[in-house]
Amino acid sequence: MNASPRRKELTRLAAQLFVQEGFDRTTVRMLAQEMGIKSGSLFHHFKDKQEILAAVIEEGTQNALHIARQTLERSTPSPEDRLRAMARAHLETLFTDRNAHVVALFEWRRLDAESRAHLSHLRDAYEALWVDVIDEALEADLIHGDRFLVSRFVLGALNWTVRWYDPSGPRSPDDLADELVAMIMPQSR
Amino acid sequence: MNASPRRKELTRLAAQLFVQEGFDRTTVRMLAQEMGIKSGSLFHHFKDKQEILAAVIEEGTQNALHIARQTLERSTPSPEDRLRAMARAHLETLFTDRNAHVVALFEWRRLDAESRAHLSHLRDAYEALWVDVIDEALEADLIHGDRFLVSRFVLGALNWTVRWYDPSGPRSPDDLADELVAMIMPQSR
DNA sequence: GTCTATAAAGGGATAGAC
DNA sequence: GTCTATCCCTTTATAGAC
Repeated sequence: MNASPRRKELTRLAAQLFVQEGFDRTTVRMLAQEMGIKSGSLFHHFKDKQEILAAVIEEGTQNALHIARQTLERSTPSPEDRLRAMARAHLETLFTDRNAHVVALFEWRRLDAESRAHLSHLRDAYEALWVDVIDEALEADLIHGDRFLVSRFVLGALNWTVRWYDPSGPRSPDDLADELVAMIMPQSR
Repeated sequence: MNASPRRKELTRLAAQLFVQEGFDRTTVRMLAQEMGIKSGSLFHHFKDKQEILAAVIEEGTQNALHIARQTLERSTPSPEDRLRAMARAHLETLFTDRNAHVVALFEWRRLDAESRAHLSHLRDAYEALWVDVIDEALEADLIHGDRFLVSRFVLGALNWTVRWYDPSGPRSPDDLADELVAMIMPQSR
């Protein structure tokens, strides 16, 4: 994909608006204003509004995937550490310059069929990393249950933080991640 | 609130469409068609589109609250049983012909400030039931951690099921609830 | 309580000049 | 690459007849 610095910057601004207003309520005029251009000029950079959403979601998922892979490379082999590191990385992509990953999670259904088909591979790759880490914890007998169910419950708990967690409050995202891991892995206390 | 049987039925139909399409993409024409009337007639029943959303969300939250209270009344005093029962009840309101609760969770931010202020008390009452049940489990030493964090993680995991769980699949909502409880309460296996 | 007709506003997108 | 101007369509909501 074309990822000129300019386009990346525009995508970043779009992500911010999509989080604030939601995709459907964000107009091309609002996007253009945020980018400091007129609405007509926007279509020089993107074919249509859908393409902006796809660009944001691709960016958000690539970023989450990249950070997760880096995290796993750098982690110790301890399944407990790896799980904690993945949870921290997930919240980091949600709350530290958060916007694109949030859009990827909460505006997924607004994608047209074509983009969804293309991007679902990326999302699957991200989820696969999680299932691997959960698997390691299962094999080490640190947790119990179905690998897919556990993965989805954990990701659900993490994703839902977007609805209630205030990152400017007293608790850090890392604290949050650690508390979640402790919840499903009580012997780690 | 005016809750004639007719209005309740229209609200139910609206909830279904809001789940399928999202509030923003559901037009008054779609709503009217689903209700078997013309779009102009819709405004005899509701002041505007916002009021339809507020009605759906009120219905959904009242329903969840009602079922949760009933569940707790009928439950044994065992903290483990009560937690499991609450999780089952939550998924029941999400997946058993009860679109309104899904709308309440996922379209909350589309409410105008006035409705949000009014309805947030209802939502708080529902969450308070959860915090109580979590508290009982904490006191019984069945789980550990911060009462609010644990409540929100559990609710997040449950709410997120809407994104991936297929109720027509082999697993029942009750199975799901039990698996989640087992995840945070391993000694219950 | 429902209809038809339509007002008023705002939406995405395009054309062509610069 | 950006502008102005504008097309064309859909949206929510209203008015008044039945």
